[in-house]
Amino acid sequence: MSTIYDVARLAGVSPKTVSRVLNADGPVGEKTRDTVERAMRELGYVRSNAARMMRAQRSGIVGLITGAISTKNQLSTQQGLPDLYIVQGVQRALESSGMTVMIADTAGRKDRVPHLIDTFLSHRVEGLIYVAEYHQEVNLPELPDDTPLVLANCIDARGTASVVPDDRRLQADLVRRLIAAGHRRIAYLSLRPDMVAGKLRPQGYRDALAEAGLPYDTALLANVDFDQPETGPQLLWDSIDRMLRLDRPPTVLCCGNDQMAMMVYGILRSMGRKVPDEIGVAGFDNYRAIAETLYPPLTTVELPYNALGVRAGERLMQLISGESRDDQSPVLVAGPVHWRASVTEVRPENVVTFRTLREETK
Amino acid sequence: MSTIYDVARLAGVSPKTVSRVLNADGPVGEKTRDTVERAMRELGYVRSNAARMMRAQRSGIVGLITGAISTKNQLSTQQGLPDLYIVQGVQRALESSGMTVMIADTAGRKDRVPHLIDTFLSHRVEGLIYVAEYHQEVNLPELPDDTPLVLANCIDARGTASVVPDDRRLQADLVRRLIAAGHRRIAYLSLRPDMVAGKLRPQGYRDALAEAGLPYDTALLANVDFDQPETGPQLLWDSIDRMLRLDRPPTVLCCGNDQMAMMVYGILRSMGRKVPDEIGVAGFDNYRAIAETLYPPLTTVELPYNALGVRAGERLMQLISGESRDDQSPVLVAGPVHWRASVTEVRPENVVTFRTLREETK
DNA sequence: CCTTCATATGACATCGATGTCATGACACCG
DNA sequence: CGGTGTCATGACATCGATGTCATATGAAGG
Repeated sequence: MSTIYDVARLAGVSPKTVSRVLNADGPVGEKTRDTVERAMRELGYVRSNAARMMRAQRSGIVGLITGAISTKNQLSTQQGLPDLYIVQGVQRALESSGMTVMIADTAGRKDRVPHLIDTFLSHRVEGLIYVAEYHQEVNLPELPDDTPLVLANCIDARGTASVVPDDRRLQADLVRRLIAAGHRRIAYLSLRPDMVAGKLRPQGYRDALAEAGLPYDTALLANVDFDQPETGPQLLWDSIDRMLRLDRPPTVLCCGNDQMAMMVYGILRSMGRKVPDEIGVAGFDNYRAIAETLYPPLTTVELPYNALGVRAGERLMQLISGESRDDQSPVLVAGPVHWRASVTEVRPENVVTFRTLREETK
Repeated sequence: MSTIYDVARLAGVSPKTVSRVLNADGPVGEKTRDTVERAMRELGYVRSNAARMMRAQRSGIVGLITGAISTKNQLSTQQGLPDLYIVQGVQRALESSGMTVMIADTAGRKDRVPHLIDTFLSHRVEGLIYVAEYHQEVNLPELPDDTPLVLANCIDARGTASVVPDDRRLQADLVRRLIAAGHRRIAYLSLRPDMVAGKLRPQGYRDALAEAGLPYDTALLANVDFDQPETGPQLLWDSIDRMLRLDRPPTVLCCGNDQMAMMVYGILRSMGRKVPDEIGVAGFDNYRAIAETLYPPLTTVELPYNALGVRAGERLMQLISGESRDDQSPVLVAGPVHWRASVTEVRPENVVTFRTLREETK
């Protein structure tokens, strides 16, 4: 591969002049510039980043560590592919800053992280982003250098800069929308509470109920570790069965995520219950392969992982340029509710009618 | 960040000696080695790749171009996420060769590819892999240099080295298995025939029928562009409806992919047909989020994108090391059939019974 | 016409790691 | 004891781009 020396020789100028043409540095005569540019094209010259970066002491590279790529089993997981979309967002945010993103994969083994960090440091990355596959607390090894670090989809105890989803608010927004649609008996089937999302989302559910002055009825609650191969579906079945037998059964089942909602569809069908006429179902994630393809399409709330990545990228650029190193609080990201046919829109007047009916039949 | 000069000064030796310690090059006295190693630890020294690579004229970097990250809409697409798993495989294959993979994203715009290639060349990548999001023919700009290139999940007209899924064989394997389970009337709902997979898979279906001496009945065939928002589901419904009204209706519906199968579940339910007792459903992809969560779980065939990526990585390493530049034919990759509850295992004796029944009721 | 200054260009050093060659200190052999 | 070889180490050049400083050329101003 040719160098500026080759170009200089061919153009009959000094290497420095070629450099000036490349960087629009100092002044270059018009004719000279032409000659040089022609020579570069002829040789198919491409500037060597290594040499450039050695001189400039700036790599223009940002390192990104993730399990996005290798954590997954073949074609899927429980959660959708959050980290993937985060990575996409990061790329988008950084590409506009002229940075090259180097992605490394933990291959599902957290113990490889230090090694990956070393590789990145050897490439003299200007910043690092760690992307977690689901909302969680992590504990990364301290960075030896003062290399800026941003955590995406996770936080740590040291107060490292981070960007995380606003699970609580998202769930509250969805439940608010259900309430606005006239629903008053809303059940909540939550994920394992040992996950951050499994804790925050139920809180959001509760927030929305409280706001609307609705009672918080524990009979409408269930914790379901639904993706356990055997016990999961059974547990889900039992929970739903229990709720439907209630004196005042729920009119909507709010699920911990879209995949759980898909399983709930199957269960309700087996029970002979029609969605949404007899009971509504709502998800969480807007996992489109599921939400849009299910029949009827699923009402859910979107956690914009993409935007989360963009924010993380922007935050890193701030740190690199030395701005606002002070603000320690995590950036929270929320997203829109997608209203689809899996939940009926109950008009307030209808609600009254139902109530009246209920009173009458008593 | 410290350099070997810093380390050398601290250890009281020459930079070259430090280099020797780093690379286990020439002989180094035991005491000297200790001193140097202590100094490196103390300074938190990390070798600069830029300087190293400039001298060595070897970057140790492989470039990977994909739409894996940005092509996707939020959380999903039709096909699952093939390219993602391919990328994972590539990483796995190359990491064992000590290469760093630099991933760049087309952000869904093919016109950005030349720019990305330039960026990679400026990093002096030793090889390039292009990963397509679905099995297709592509036309990349010619690489100026003699940089090795491997196409993954796609081929081009120039005969560039490539690794692609063996769609035809995979579909044949699945249909063979259905036949082995006793099914004789197998319908095929195919994807758009303008996609490579939409052509090869039906061929595989036909291969398997021919092998078993079963008739190729066009009444059991339909092309369905199922993911068209409006017409798609309707078309699918009509096709299934038509087949079920046949004199001798199919006992299994073989779908172009798992997502189509999910939609077929919904349609069959609406038609009041029970899966798998009244009719079986088979998919393609083993898109686990769907195949395992559907009720009943979906019989499908796995296209091991992961392995495909590994093969692509290995192929590239061959090219880089100069081996077997000759073999032009694409590498084909196949995978296992996953037999699940969506198709009944019809014993040969039962088949006879059915036939008899049919004869009797006539 | 000479000074002054902007313009256009080049010589040279530099970034950090490492290949090449040289040198000094021993050890072993005849 | 001199010669030959091995071991341990360092001096120096080099990779390619670019920052610093110097120089040459011509134009404008007095």
